[in-house]
Amino acid sequence: MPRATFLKLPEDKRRRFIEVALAEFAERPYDQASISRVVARLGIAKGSLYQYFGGKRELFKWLVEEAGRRKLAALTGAPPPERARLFERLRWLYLQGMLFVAREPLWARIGLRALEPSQDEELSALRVEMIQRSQEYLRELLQRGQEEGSVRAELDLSLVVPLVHGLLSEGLLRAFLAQAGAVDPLDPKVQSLAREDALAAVDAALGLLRRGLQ
Amino acid sequence: MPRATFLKLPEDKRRRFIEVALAEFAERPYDQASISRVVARLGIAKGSLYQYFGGKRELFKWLVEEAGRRKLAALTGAPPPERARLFERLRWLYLQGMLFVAREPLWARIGLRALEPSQDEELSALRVEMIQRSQEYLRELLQRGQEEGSVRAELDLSLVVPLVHGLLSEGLLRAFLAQAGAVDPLDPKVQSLAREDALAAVDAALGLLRRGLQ
Amino acid sequence: MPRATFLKLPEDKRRRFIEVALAEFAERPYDQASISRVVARLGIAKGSLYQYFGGKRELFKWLVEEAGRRKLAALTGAPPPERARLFERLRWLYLQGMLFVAREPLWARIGLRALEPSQDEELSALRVEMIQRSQEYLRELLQRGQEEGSVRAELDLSLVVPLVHGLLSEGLLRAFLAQAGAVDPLDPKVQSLAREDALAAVDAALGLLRRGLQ
Amino acid sequence: MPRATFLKLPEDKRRRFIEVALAEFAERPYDQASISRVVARLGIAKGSLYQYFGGKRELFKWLVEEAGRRKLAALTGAPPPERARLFERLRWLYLQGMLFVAREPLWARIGLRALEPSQDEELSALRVEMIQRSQEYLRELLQRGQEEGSVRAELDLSLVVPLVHGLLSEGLLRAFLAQAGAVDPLDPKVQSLAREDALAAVDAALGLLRRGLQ
DNA sequence: GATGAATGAGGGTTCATTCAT
DNA sequence: AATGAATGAACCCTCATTCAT
Repeated sequence: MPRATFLKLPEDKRRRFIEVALAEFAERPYDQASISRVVARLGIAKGSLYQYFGGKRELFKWLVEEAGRRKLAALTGAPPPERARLFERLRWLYLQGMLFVAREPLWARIGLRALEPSQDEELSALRVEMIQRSQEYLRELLQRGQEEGSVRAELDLSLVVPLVHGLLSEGLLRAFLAQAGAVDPLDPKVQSLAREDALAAVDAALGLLRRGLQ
Repeated sequence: MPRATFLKLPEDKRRRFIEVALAEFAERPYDQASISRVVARLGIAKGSLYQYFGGKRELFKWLVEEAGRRKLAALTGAPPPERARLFERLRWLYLQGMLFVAREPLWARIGLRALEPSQDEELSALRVEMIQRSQEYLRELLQRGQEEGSVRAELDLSLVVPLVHGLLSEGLLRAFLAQAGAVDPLDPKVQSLAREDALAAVDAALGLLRRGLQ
Repeated sequence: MPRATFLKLPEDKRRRFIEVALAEFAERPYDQASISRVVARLGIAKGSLYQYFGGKRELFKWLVEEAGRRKLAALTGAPPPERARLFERLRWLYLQGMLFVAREPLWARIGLRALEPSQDEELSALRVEMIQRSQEYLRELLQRGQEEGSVRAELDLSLVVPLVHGLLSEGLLRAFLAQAGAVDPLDPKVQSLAREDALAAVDAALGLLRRGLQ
Repeated sequence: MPRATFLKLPEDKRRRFIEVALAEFAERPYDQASISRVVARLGIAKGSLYQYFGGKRELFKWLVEEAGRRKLAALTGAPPPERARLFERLRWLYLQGMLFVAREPLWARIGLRALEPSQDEELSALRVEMIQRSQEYLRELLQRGQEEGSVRAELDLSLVVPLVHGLLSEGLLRAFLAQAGAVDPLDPKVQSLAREDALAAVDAALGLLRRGLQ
C-alpha cells in the first residue's frame, strides 16, 4: 500500500515516520487521528506524506496490516508447540497475544483500532472482514478440536465461535489488563504486567472454556 | 438533561426530534455525528436545537440515558423469574437483552455507541464508568452464585468477571446477530431474528458457561 | 427610555430588575453583555424584557442615564461649598466623585462603560457626546477660574481642558484605586478605600494642578 | 507569533494582508473584529488565515506588538535629546508619540485597542500588564527627575504617577486631536494635524506639569 | 522527490429579536 | 402583560487534500 517512495526512504527516516504515525493512530480513533499532527510532529511537508501514502486511509490500512505482520512475526518467532491438541494450541496462541500487548502496546492498540467503527466505508468493510477472518480461524481450530475429540461434536459452531471469540478477545484482554488496573493497552500501567499475569489470564480463560467445550 | 423547552414540546414534534436525532447518533460514532445534519433533516433552525439541549454532548448523553431507561423498561415489563438461581437469572436477563436488540435496534445501538472511544473527555469518562458498572453488576451476580453454590468458590472473580463479560456482551451479541448473517444491530437483516434465535444464542452461551463455572 | 410597562412594575420587581441588569452591564463591555443572561438570572421571559425596554441598547442607555442621575443625586445630597472659588469647588466635586466610586462601584462602573468604544453606532455617538459634555463643564469652571484669577488668563483652554480632564478623570481614578492595589472600580479591594484615601488622591491631583494653572 | 508561512509570503501579499487586518482590528474593539470579514475583504480562504496565524487572538497580539515595534522605530529614528533632563526628555518622547498618531493613525489606534477591556482572558491580562508597564516607565522617569531636582522630592509618586499618566496619555492625546476637531485617531480630520499642533499640545501639557511638579 | 501554501466545506455554538399564544 | 419557542446569521476554527514550484 505504501508508495515506492516510502520504501526507498532511508532506514532511519522511515523508522521515524512509522513511529510517529503509529503513535498518532494508536492514540486516537481513526476519524480523530490527524494527518496534520503527524507531519507537524515529524517536521516534514504535508505533501511528503502524500508521496509516501495515498492518503490518510491508505496510511492507516498499512499500519493495521503492519501490526498484523508484526504480531505474526511474534507468533512465529516463539517456539510453537508441536502436534499440540486444541487447548495447548489455544494456550500458546493467546499467551503470545497477551505478551504482544504487553511488549508492543502501540502495535496491539492499532490492531484494535481497526475493529472500531468509523465513518469511512472502506474501513468499515475492512473491519467486518477482520472480524470474520479472526472468527474463521477460530472456527477451524474448534472444528479440528471436534475431530480430535477435545470439543463436543454436537456443539453448533456457528453459535459457539462468536461466543468463544468474545471470551478470548475482549474478555481475555480485559482480564489481562485488569491485573494492572488498566482498561486500555496504552495505559502506562500495562508495563508492569509480566509473563505470569499473561499466563494467569489465559489459564483462567481456558479453564472456563475447557469444561464448557468438552 | 434536556431543557424544559424540549419537554414542553408537542408530542409529535418531540417524537420526530428524537427519531431523527436517534438515527443520526446511532448510525455514526459520536464524533462523526453532526448537529447540522440533524437540524437539516428536521427542517428546523440550528438555534432551536440549542433550545432543547445544551449542545451536542448533552443531546448524546440524553439519548444514551434514554436508551438505558428503555432497556430497563423492557426488562421490568417482562416477567422476571422469581427466586431464580444464577443461571436462570442470567438466562432471563440476557434473553431480554437480545430481544431488545431485535426490537429496538437503534436504541440498542446507541447504548453501544456510549462504549466507543471518543475525542470528548467527558464522554470518555462516562464510557469507562459504564464499562465498570456493568462488570460490577456481573461480579455481584457471580458472587451470589458462589454463595449459592452455582459457581465454584475457588474461581478468582477478578479474572473471571471480565472473561464472562466478554462472552456475554460482545460474544453473545455477535452470536445472536450471526444467525441473521448480520454483524451490527443496525443491519436490516436483524429484523428477521425471532425469539427462538435469541433463546438459542443465550442457551448456547450459558451452556458453555455452566460447565466452566460449576 | 423605559416603556410604561417598566414604570408600572411593582417596586421590588423593578428594583430586582435594575440590580441584575446593572450587574450584567457593569461587569462586561456593552457588546459582551448578554440579554439572555439577564433574563436567565431574573427567571423572567425574554419577551418581558422587551416589554420593559425597546432592546439591549435602550436598556444600556437607560442604565447609563440612571447612573448619571444617581451621581448627580450624590452631589446634590452632599453640602456643596458656597461661594467657593475654583479649587475649592473642584476639590468638593472630585471628592464626591471618588466617594461615589467607592460607595456605588457598579453605578460608577457603568458610567465608565459608556465611555468605552463599541460597535454600535448610536452608542458611539453617545460616548462622544458624554466626553464633550463633561469637558464642556470643566471648561466653564476653568473659564470662571480665569475670570476670578485662579487660572492664568493666557492659558489656551481648548488645550488645557482636555489635559486637565485626563488628569482628573482617568488619572485621578487610577490614583485613587491604586491606593487599594486595584485597577478597576469593580475590584473588591475597592471596599477598603476610605474617605481619607479619596482626599489624598484629590489633593494630590489638585496640588499638581494648582501650580500649573495659577 | 505569526507562522513561518506568513513570513515567507511574497512582500506585496503580506503587505496587503497586514493592511486589511490592521484596518479591521483598528476600527473595532477586539471582540467585534471579525476574522470572516478580513478573509472576505482579502478574497482568500478562511483556512489561509490560519496558515498565517494561530487564530484571532494571535493575529491581534501580533498587530499590537508590531504597532509597538513601529512606534519604537519612530522613536529611535528621530534624534533623541542627549543628556536631557526630565522635561526635555518628556517633551521629545511625547512629541514623537503625537507625531506617530498623526502619521500612523491605524497603528496608533491598535495600540490603544490593546488597552480596551475584552472578553478574552489572555488579552485582559496583557492589557493590565501594558498599563502597568507604561506607568512603571513613567515612574522611573519621575524618580530620576526627583534625583536630579526637577521634581519635588516630597511628592508621593504612587499617587503622582497615575495622575501624570492620565494627563500625558488620555489628556494629551485628546488635546492634540481636539485641535482638528477629532476625538479618535481614526477620524480623517487627524490628517490635517501638523507638527506645530503636536508641539503646542505637548508644550501645554508640560507647561502645566512643570509648575506642578517642581 | 520534496515542498507547503491554498483551499473551502464543514464543524459546534451564541445571540438579540420577533410574534403567536 | 407575560410568555418563551423559533429564528438564522454570524462567529471562530479544523482538516484532508491538491498542485505549482
